[in-house]
Amino acid sequence: MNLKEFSELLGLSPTTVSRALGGYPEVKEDTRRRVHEAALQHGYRPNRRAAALATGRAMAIGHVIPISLNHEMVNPVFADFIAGAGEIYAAAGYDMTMSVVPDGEELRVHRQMALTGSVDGVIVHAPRENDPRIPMLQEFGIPFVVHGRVPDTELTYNFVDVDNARAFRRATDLLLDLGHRRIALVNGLQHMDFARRRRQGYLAALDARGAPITSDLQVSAEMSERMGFLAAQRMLALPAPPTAFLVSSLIMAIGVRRAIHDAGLEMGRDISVVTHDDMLGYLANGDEVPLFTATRSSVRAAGRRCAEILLGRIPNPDAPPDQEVWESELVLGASTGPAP
Amino acid sequence: MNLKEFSELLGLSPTTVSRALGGYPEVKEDTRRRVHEAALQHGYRPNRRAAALATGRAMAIGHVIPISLNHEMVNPVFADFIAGAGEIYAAAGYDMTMSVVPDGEELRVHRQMALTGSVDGVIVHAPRENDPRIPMLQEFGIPFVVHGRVPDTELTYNFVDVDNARAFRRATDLLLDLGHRRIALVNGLQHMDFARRRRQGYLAALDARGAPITSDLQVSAEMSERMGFLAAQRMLALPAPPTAFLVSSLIMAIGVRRAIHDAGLEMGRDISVVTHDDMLGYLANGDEVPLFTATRSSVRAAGRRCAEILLGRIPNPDAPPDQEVWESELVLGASTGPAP
DNA sequence: CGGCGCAGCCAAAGCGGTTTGGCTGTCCGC
DNA sequence: GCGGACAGCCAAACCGCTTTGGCTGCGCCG
Repeated sequence: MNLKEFSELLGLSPTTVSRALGGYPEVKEDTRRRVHEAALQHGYRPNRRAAALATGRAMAIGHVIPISLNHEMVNPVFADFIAGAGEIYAAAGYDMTMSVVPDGEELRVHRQMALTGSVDGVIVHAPRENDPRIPMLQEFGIPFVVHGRVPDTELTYNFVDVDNARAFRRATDLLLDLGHRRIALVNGLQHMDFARRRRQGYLAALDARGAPITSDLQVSAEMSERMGFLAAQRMLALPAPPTAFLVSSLIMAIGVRRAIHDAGLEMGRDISVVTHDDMLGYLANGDEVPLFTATRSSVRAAGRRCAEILLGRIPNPDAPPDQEVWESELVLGASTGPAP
Repeated sequence: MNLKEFSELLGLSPTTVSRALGGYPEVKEDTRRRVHEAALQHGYRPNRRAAALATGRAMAIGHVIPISLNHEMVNPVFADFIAGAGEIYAAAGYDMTMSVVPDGEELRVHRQMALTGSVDGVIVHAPRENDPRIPMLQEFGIPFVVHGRVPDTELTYNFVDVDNARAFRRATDLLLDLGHRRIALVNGLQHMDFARRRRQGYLAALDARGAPITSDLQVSAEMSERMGFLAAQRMLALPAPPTAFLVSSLIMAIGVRRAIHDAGLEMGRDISVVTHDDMLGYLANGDEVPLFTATRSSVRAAGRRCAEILLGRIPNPDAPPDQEVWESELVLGASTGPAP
């Protein structure tokens, strides 16, 4: 059933029906009600594609989520981010179009989204050093929000980011305060901006206290349980093993915990662990007492906020950029204690 | 830049340009090359919305992913399923439109997708008992594929499912063979079809061997680490604690493992664990030797297959239904041993 | 040499909405 | 009694593409 048929059914013109449904004031309240009822009864809904074409707005937001080539893995934080953003889109009547693309092909897909007008805006996930997507999107003039930041570029775009450097500096300071000196960093892949910043915070804290900095105690890897396990296992076998781990994600931290157990040690007594916690739904960090001492920031809330900002930009794209750097909480859990 | 402008630029008619780009044979090879080059150079790409309207095909597939009301959690298997499906869509030039909706609102969203013609087909996630989505989609005549099945309905639709009953029956048999009698089931929510079937398999195996069946040893909960932990913790404190756990997801199993450790027991020696493993990218089940003995089936492969089937139905929707029930592997890991 | 077939291009009619710019009729004020 | 304002409806022009159904001109055959 299309608008023409439906309006004939009602004995009205397409114009009036469209306006009645669209909530415009030019139709009598009586007529509007009649139209609404008939729409419900006959199951008429305006065709989205046609409406998109006519209005020039697609009522859709694009997400391009990268999937790592090596291990074919998609970062589990996306699910929660998407859930957050999805809430906002649903409330505003927007769709979310998603592409899952291999690392490195994001540029092409973003370009296509911009060029074909299939979306009104995009979210940039997982920004990297010198990320080419940002200048490209700016050139195309399509609204976008970055989840994270890019180093060494002019910050003329919208973004929501956690203060990763500060979070990991504070976490490192905590471990130093507890007397730890050999503190290991189990980080995400180094070309990711968040990993770089976390490492900066870690190094800055060690440096400020004159604690030793070794490459032995720094690992960058994909954020899987397995990589956390392997990294910790290797480090625990060193002649001078670390007494504390600083880990970039809860899922890696679970791997680290496993390595600690396997080595016959006890987490929180023999070895301390601080992790970043994205507050994923299916991976709560304990109950009242957090399992892990953690720097904590909800990735789902970030998803919500990115979506809000993006939708806000669509009507007026030339407003000054919205930029938010979130402080993460540092919560004390059962995984840290004084250095042995 | 639109088709009209672009074709004027080339001194050709819109028709010819459209055909050249579309790969139709009515244009000279020479002209086609010229058009392609110009398109690349001027960054022209046909507007997807307009193309969708003209062809009647949206070139998009809808996914509606439910998010549990209680704990606001989105099942982590979706990320991997989506990644698999996304591969197929990308190769076929399809988009994926996703809605994240609270439990129970899926019906409304599916209806809207069907009615507004914003997608050419949909994937039904997480089917439940008497799921109203299936008859509704059938009535609307929009192609769809169910990831899973629904009990007690005529199986006249397309689906890809794991043989959950058989997988858990085999797993239970394994534990019984090892001498275990008090075997606990830590399952997903009971209204989910897969959870129901797994329970059936578990009960059938116990029943066949005359092993005791107690409600004390059966839990249905959301599949988070926390719920796995709490369930196992509670059961281990029973007067007659289980000697083995059968768990519905690796993430829950990690919680179970934690509870076992906390109780001062060792997994694989004091307590056995068998889990279902969806083979999520970031949660590999160990290396050469699996960490957990597991029934194993790749949810990502299921995503790929569902997408393939769905795309195949779009050209001929009236073909007999594609139905696949996958056998899952039973892999032996370090988490099982003879009953103490 | 006339006619037919075909390669190669084009004009125009959709697809299903939204929106601009009327048009009618009623009501009110002077 | 007349003019203007306004409520309420409608016709028609888009939006940007695809696709049907020509049209032209050339080559080939009888």
